[in-house]
Amino acid sequence: MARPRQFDEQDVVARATDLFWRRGYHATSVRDLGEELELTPSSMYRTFKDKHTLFLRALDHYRATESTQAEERLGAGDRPSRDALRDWLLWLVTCPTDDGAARGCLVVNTATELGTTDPEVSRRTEAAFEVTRAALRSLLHEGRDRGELPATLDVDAAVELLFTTVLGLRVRERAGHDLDRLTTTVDTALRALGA
Amino acid sequence: MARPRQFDEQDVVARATDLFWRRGYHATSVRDLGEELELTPSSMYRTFKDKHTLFLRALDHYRATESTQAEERLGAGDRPSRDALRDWLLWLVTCPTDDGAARGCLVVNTATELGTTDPEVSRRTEAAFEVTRAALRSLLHEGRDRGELPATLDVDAAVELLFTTVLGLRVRERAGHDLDRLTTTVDTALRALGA
DNA sequence: CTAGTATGGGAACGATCGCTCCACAAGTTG
DNA sequence: CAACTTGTGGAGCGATCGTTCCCATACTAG
Repeated sequence: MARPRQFDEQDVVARATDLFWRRGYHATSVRDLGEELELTPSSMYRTFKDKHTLFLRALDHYRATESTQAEERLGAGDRPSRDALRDWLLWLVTCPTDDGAARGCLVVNTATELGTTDPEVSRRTEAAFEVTRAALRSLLHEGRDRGELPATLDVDAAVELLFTTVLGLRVRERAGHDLDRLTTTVDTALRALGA
Repeated sequence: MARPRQFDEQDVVARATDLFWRRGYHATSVRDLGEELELTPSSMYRTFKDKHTLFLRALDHYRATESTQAEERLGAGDRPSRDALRDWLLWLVTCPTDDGAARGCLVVNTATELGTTDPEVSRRTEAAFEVTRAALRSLLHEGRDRGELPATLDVDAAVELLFTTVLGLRVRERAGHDLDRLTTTVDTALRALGA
């Protein structure tokens, strides 16, 4: 209808996500965002309303990319479920360190930074958490049904422990803990699953 | 030598700790601190140099009180080590919710908010983490030596898993997850310890 | 009581915060 | 081409940021 945009909205959201991921919500200013996204304030505010809304978009983008990718990696497989789980856990702890900076998981960082103070944020972090748990649950069920995991395994309980371990791993990765110890943790968690 | 202070430094640090704990570093302004601590800027800056240094004091205070209390609770006991561990884990997840607000653990919140960007902060969070691990390690050794835990238990590996689980529990508590599920997690973690 | 010294109160500094506004640019529509 | 619509650039809004400075205050030492 009129003048076309000079930027790709998805790309801009992706870069905003990256910045929020590395620095957190409060430590990221709109000017930082403007520079990183090569966007003037007017374009940014016209497109995204305000910083808070852009942050929600970033959370949604993260869920749609990183989280979804994680779920796919976990689900994909005719491999033994234990191997799939191990690869997935190690990937969680290894992958995000592509630029050398330890940034953990945006959802975990956000949940701890903002706590329960922001309902719109909380809804999104909880939704992301629930997706992870569901993926773990289905993998464990599958593994148990295929006889790769003990028939006596209490899946729901195991999911809680695994999920909690994942959060802990994310924190440790953000804190820069070395990979060897995180790998030990992963293997110990897996051993705890089997009899 | 001169005019005496109208405030107790320890008390002020304690209240600053509380505020940083609830809101995080970046979201807590000097003016917020001034109100909460009933301290004018001049007194605050004269006493603590600047916001960052006050925050380091808060971290140290947290380690000297909350963390130390936690370590004592874990160590204290002629009770079976498994019971001691269970009580401790549940206390970690229950206690901090005294004013209704879920605030998690200051060390975990700080580690995820600031990552590895601030060396002075990182040193303190890592030290706090290491104290927790050491306490867990000695408890597990004791339990194994007393025959309450399997003689085959790989203590170091178990410490990694338990420690990671603790971090995950702290995140979940901050995120407002309900106590029942956290309790399930604790019990599952303990079951994973024994054979 | 006087001199000396550290503190408390609070105005205000420059910088930055999130955000708005408006003139101009760049397209579409007739 | 003119009329219209939407996007861009950037100055700049009021508020707040972390911090400093000055002065009256309240204490100790002699």
